[in-house]
Amino acid sequence: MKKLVLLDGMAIVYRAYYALNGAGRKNSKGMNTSAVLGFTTTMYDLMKRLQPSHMAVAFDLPKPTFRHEMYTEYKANREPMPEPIQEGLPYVMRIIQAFNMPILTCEGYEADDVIGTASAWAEKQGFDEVLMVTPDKDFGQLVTEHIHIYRFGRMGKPDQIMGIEEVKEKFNVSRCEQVKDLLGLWGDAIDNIPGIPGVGEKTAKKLVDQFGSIEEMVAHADEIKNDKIRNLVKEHGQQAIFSKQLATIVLDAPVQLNEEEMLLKKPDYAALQELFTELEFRNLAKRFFTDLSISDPSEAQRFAAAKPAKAKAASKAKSADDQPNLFEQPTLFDAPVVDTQRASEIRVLDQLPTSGDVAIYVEGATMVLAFSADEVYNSLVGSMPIDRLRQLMQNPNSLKLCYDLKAIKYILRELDIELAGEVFDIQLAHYLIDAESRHTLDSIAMGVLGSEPVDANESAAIQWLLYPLLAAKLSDAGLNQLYSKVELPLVDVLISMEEEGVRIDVDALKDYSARLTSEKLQLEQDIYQLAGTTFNISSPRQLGEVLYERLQVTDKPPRTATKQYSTAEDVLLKLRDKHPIIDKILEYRSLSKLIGTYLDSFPKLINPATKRLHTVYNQTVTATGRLSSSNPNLQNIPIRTERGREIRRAFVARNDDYVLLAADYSQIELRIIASLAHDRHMIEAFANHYDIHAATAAKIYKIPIEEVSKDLRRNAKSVNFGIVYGISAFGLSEQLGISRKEAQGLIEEYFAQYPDIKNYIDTNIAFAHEHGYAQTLLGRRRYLADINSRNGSARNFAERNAVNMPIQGTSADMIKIAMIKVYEAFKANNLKSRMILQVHDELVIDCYKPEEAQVRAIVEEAMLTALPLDIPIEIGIDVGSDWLAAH
DNA sequence: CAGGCCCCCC
DNA sequence: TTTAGAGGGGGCCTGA
Repeated sequence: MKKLVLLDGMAIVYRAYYALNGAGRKNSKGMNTSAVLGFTTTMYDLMKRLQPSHMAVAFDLPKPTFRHEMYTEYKANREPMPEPIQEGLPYVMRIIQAFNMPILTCEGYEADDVIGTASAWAEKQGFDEVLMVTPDKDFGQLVTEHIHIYRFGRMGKPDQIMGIEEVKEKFNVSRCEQVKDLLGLWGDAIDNIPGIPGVGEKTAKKLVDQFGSIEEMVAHADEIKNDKIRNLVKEHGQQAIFSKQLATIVLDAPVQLNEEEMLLKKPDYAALQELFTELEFRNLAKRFFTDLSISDPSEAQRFAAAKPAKAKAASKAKSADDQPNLFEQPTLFDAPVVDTQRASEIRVLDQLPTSGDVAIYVEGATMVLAFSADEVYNSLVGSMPIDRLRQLMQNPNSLKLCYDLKAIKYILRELDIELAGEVFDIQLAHYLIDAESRHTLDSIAMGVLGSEPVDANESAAIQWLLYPLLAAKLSDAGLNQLYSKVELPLVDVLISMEEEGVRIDVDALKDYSARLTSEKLQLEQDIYQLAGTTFNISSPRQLGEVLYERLQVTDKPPRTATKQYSTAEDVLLKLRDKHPIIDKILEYRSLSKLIGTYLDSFPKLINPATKRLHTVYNQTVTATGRLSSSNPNLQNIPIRTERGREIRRAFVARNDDYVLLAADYSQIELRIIASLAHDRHMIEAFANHYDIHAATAAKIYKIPIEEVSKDLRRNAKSVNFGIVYGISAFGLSEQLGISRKEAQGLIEEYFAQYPDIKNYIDTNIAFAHEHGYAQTLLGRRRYLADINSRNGSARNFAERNAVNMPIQGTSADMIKIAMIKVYEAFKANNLKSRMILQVHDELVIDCYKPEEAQVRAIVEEAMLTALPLDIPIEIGIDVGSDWLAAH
């Protein structure tokens, strides 16, 4: 088996450098070794994972290539190579040489062409597999029918090998050459190089199907029927050909290729040892020299060739380790499967049992009741025998299984039926077991049982198969309390809040909308004037073209992850002084957001029957245990800017007999950290009611708290926030507009002053490494699949989650408990007041004025005693006729 | 109608 | 020759 792996050397060096440089890695001589370390590790991992028989690394030469002129026209302003990469390159070369691997270059050609040539050559030499390793997604560079592209995973996604079959499927083409035609047409072939503007994926596909290639298309452009497309092709056809040429890799570059040289040989151990020592790659050296299968690749080759089955099984087990396997029996074959024939047997409804454990499922207007995996009753909701159904549902001694309890309760409520007895909600249970996975019934069934229900009958019936497995898992994971004491009772609370809704002063909204809209129109005109053209300001793409092409506000257009021009706020803020249009655009954006998201949308969403605005609280969306709100989202009503804040004036109390009462936790997440970390200093600061950010600043900067300036307090506040989020020097530096080095200094001083916090963070990360998940005070879990990943950035991401989730999640647990307490107390005391909103650390109550004192006492008690922390909790309570006044 | 981008909140 | 780099959400717009 001959398997050739071709690496694009510079691409990997760059990727490695950017992936690792967050750590700001330096050796004792002050050399930034990120690029070399990342490259070496990548090469080592690839050899281990791909087990190639032959390998080579391609590099560009500094001399201009035949594409050079074409590039410079579009990419005139490339950034210079970062210094650490420049410094590291000689070491990269020495590492490759120490591996006895050929370095392929070709004067006048780029690394891609060398790889293309090598892969075409390898096919003729009878190689069984050729893999091109690339960090990006340039499918256009596929050169033959046989090459495979090895793509590095990003942000937690696994690496993948993409063969021509996947590419053909993705682009829906029969020959891989056509991919280049498509890319040439829609202009993605090489970043920045346009194709034919206005020709999208579908049009391009049609044209290529019709003509076979771009060249044919341009030659016969007159045959295109659609006027618009024909003119576009006539106008920009040459550009498309040009674009395709750029995307086309040379297959016959004059490069020296030698199979014998590419054969993996024993590395020069002495040279490697020396390099590792010099660069201070201690861990890598340890891994490398203790791992015989890789340090002696020829041995590894023999092993792989002799025992392919074993090697395959081993690698499979490894990848299964990476994903938490939450269920023991999710195999497609031995899981019980619903018997469709029997399950869909529909019993006569007047025989509907009036007692017994039952699974409830509602789809559209159809209600299905399953008394076991194969006894199903099915009817339109309206045709259900209501009395029998009521008797069944209200039986306190039977178990009710359901999927999405809140929805079921809404439906039963319409029928004036209460639900009694033990309730098990498949969706809620699954959310607690694995918050981040999908919680549709289909995907739960697929994950747990390995098969999906095909219709509503099976959806009801399958709950009987899911229930024992989910219940056992819930119990094993110690989640029973959280389920039965928090999530389940919360359902009624959310229903009540959703049903109550909130009163909106529609006239106020409309007036405000009219005012802002006229401001917006004026801005629109100003912007067109400044731009010298009209365009859709709300379209990031059009806006990007105006800013970066037409006005050229910067010579280095910022790009998004998908290589579009970025027009994000922080980006534009940095360009403010370049052109007066920028401020206008920011202003326009802000008005547009207020008008579109809030002012004009709320009146449309007001329920005509209740005349109130009803949000939907979702209990199974967030990874940390928080609620989310949608249709509309009432958890993101503006407050920070004066203009935005005005919107809160339109959230008003029920009538003159009511006020809005808002109660919010003060600094709850920091208090939770302080408590969970048992940090003496922070606990003391809270106990003494210090301004916590000022106190932090005083400690970091070692000055008396009275001398803390606004700036220093702001810095400390950002660090405190950073701690909650899982801090990084880069994030902090961006936040504060300081250098990464200064940010690093702040963080270090913080940890020096708060060693218990540092210790708490480390403990959380260590816990996640050991168990594969993070957990809150109450045991709510978040699985972190990448926590032990070899991919550094994915691992870092997981580690930050390991820090953040217990904090954010504990806070979420806490307010959920408080909500239940408030709800129960209101009910027990028969109050008219109602809880109507929750915004993560705040509860809003539509408070009947005569009950205000009682409500205050209830809310205070509920919020303060929800969870026992060894730190004083503080809340702020305010009342007002509207939400703004209640702050 | 999905995905990209952006911007509100905590 | 790269576009990430502090957590959790939702909504709007585009382009097909």
